[in-house]
Amino acid sequence: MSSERQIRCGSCAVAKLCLPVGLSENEIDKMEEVAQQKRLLNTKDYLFRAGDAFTGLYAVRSGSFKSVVVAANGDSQITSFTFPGEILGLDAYKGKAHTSYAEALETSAVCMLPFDQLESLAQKIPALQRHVYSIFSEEIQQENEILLLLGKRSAEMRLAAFMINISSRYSQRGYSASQFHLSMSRGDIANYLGLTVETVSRLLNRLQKSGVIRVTQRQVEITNMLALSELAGTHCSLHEEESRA
Amino acid sequence: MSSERQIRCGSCAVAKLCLPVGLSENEIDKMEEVAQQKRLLNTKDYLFRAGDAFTGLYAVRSGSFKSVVVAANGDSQITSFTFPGEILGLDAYKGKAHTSYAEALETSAVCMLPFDQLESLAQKIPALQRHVYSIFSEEIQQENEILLLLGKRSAEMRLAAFMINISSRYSQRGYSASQFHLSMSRGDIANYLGLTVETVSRLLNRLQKSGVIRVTQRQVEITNMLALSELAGTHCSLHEEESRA
DNA sequence: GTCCCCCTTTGATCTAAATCAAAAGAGCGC
DNA sequence: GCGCTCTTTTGATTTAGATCAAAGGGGGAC
Repeated sequence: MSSERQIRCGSCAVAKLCLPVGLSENEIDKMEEVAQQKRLLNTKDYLFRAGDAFTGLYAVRSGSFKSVVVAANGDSQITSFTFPGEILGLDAYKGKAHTSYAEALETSAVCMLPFDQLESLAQKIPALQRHVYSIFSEEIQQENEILLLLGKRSAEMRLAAFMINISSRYSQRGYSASQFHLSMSRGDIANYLGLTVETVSRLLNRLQKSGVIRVTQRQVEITNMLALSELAGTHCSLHEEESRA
Repeated sequence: MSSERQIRCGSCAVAKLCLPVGLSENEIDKMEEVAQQKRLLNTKDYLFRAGDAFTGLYAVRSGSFKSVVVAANGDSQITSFTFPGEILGLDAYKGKAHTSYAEALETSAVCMLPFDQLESLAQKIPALQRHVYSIFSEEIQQENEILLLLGKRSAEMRLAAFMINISSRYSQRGYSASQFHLSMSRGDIANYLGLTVETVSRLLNRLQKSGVIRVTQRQVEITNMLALSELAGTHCSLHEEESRA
């Protein structure tokens, strides 16, 4: 949990994902002041816990996180995984307290964005304002997708969709879309997808046997992307616009 | 789809839910200019469809809506129901196109809030700005709750939680928490909760037999709120803080 | 009023995924 | 290196809820 303030937004590898495009030098400088405070976390460290006061958003610089909501009776649901360049903590604005906790899945670094500062800066820079809206809106879109997954899809479709989702997020950041390392456990994947560990393990095995992926530990290789997206129901082979139930 | 512009925000029954508190007379006037355009819809009318250009948000004045995302293969998932005083269309900001469609469940009226106007007004009125953030944030919180429901709860728990959710939203608006009319069909409830119509019907019957609710058509009476919230797992009778899996 | 369509209920059967159980790896501290 | 613990896999069994099937309503159109 040491802090450092060396890295500058202008030279940050993930700035293109977490900063709006088209800011002037001057505006980036101001943003840097807001994002001054950094934080380093080890595996299993909490970035924040449910009930913590909301102070601002967090931009992930490296590593990854899981966000988890906990029910009154104790059972918990992972609502999202967050990778470098993505933003964390959006749920807490309303109510001024976090309703979920965020835990590092590996050694990770974040930039803290105090919301009052971000807010007043955004008030002056419309492009930044719009970017903040985009971040919120994207989060909602993503949750809508998972809702569809949990509500309507079989275990296999969920897992296939999950793999494709992770893959595309890695490739967005310039990494290989077909080979990557999962930072979350089978248990985390199962929880996120509304399944059990056993089902995830079996399904991973099945996908491997059918030649779609290759899994060694948490290392994944997608060997047949088309087949995988067909399994996920993402690849629209037939147009069925008329079915609107 | 006729439009009217008589009703003023200052005298609107749901203003306290959709407008930030503490706006000055002058500021309310300006907000009224933004919310000038009204729209009336009949049952099954679309407020917007997936793919429609994003033009702004909609504040529901009366009636209710369902928001639905449609997968590539045609199956669809209701992601939310929206009641008077609540805001619709938040998913579309990023990408500038709606990713879901919104359909009126009954005769309904909305205020259209053109986003460019809302945006520039919010740029001038910090309280409004914060309100917009709140709306986004609340939407994320709500989706997190449904995620928990779909990922971890039994059919009975889901239905109980749904009833309580609807009940509390009605009571927020000053209506009875124990007696209300459902504007959505059993099919809609089933879809929303990731169940089938048959299961919803059977469960409704079971809850009635056990004396928790009384259902006649779409008219619902909650006769034992405590029992219902216990079924939903909302009522925390035991503290089980330690179970963190 | 009558017809028709959709919504809802009820019953029988099936199945995907959960649960229960236990072995086999991996990673970490010492 | 060794032991311990947590993660992952594999197998057998169970079950909640889906699916299939069919019979009642209700409410709007005419």
